Amino acid sequence: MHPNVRRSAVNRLLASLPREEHKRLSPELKPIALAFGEVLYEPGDTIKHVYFPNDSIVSLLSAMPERSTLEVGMVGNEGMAGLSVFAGVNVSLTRAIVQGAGSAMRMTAAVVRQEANRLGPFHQLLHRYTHSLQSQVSQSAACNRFHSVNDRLARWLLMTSDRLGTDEFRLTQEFMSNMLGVRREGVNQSAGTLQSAKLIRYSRGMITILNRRRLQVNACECYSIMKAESDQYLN
Amino acid sequence: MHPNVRRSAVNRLLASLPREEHKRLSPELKPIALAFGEVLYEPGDTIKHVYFPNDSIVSLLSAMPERSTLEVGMVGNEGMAGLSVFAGVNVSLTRAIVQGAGSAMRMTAAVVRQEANRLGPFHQLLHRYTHSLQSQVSQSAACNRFHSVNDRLARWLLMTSDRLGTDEFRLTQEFMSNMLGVRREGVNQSAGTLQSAKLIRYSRGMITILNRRRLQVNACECYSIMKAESDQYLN
DNA sequence: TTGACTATGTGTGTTCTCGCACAGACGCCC
DNA sequence: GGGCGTCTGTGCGAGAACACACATAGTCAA
Repeated sequence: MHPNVRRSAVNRLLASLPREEHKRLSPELKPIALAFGEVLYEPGDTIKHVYFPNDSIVSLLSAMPERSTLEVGMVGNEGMAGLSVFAGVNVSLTRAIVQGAGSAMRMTAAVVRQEANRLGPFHQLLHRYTHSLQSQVSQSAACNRFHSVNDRLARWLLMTSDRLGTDEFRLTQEFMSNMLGVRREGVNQSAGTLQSAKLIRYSRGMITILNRRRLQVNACECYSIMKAESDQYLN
Repeated sequence: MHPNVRRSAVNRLLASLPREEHKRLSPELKPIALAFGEVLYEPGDTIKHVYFPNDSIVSLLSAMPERSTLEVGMVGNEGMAGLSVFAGVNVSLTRAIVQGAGSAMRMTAAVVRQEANRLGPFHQLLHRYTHSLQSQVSQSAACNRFHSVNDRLARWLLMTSDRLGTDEFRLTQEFMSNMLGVRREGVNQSAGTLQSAKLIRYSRGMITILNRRRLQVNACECYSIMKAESDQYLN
């Protein structure tokens, strides 16, 4: 169970680096505050910086022409936003939006490109994270296809809570509908059900998870699968 | 328009390597025939070889506990199956099944691991392909969420045809239902519509694309988006 | 306190897909 | 050439999510 206050706010990806490597890179890492709703990249944008969230969350959205959006990846302190730079592509194909305000470490794309051409712990770590993100995207693709809005909302709230390190956070139903790729009314229905069951409480953009364990029962197994996968490569 | 016979059957990923690099790697590449339905990896399997399809197709499936399956990635001559090895993970998390029979080049996982620790054109190429596959998975996630079975079937047939290099191929409705993550009856409906419109013809597992251009009109824009993305990094 | 704005709640009818059940139809093999 | 298995066609009721249309209820600031 999470306490209602933020816990240690440090990017676990960076933290898992050997001390030497961390030291080598730290001059390149600048702390930065990310505000809710801030757009880090639009599709087609040139990526200038990559971000290692501490206690913030960056959502990667696939934008469809129909103006519907769907979250394809969630990046918290277990990851990095802007990964395509490492793969040699400076253009973002997703929209990256700050879904949870907080702090992050920032690195220039130029440095990441250098690191792509230098073998070592950091290079290897980004490789592993690439795989981890790929897993997440695949799993959520299947989840979005087969599971109900109810299940997916529960999963999504848990994932958000994990990354923010708190049981209380600001999010409107409208926002969540853009993440889950459903209508606001659909989110309302599911959220109402969860609230009736006293698993969560919400009001005007503030959500509190009341019973984490039972919420997890309501979520599909995708939650545990994704959690296991993203924890695996971190020590 | 494709002729009804196979065209040059060579993996474009490998073909795009500089001559020197290709020469260096060619001792490690063994041709192998892939039979329809052959399973290259099950989820959890240790990956022993990676595959560079020539005129074959490998589908990456996300298997849900409910026994529904969904294709999350399609690998043809523009790619490689078993990419996670390059990221340092030897265990497959998807099921990889031969969706289109044909030939491929095979390389041992051990060699790929070596290449992950050696900078150069091949390393860089796999980086790029990683990004390309990630794009494909993201795009198809959104497509599966928002677009109708009709649209998706058309898209999928086109993608298959592109990779096989022919307008005629063997596939049952049952099989396609597992790829699109819908019921067989759903595929039947959509396929029937396409057949009535004389865009395709099919009978007992043999499908022919009759009018490629008009079929493309029936498919969602995801087709062009994905095609552009996968062609981009190949020269 | 009052109005404006944002967030949430709810109803109705429609569409898409599902689940199930079964009927034809083609191909292959004994 | 008769039978069997696989592949395809179709109908019907159920349910989930859709689009649209409003109603209510907090919040903030003048």
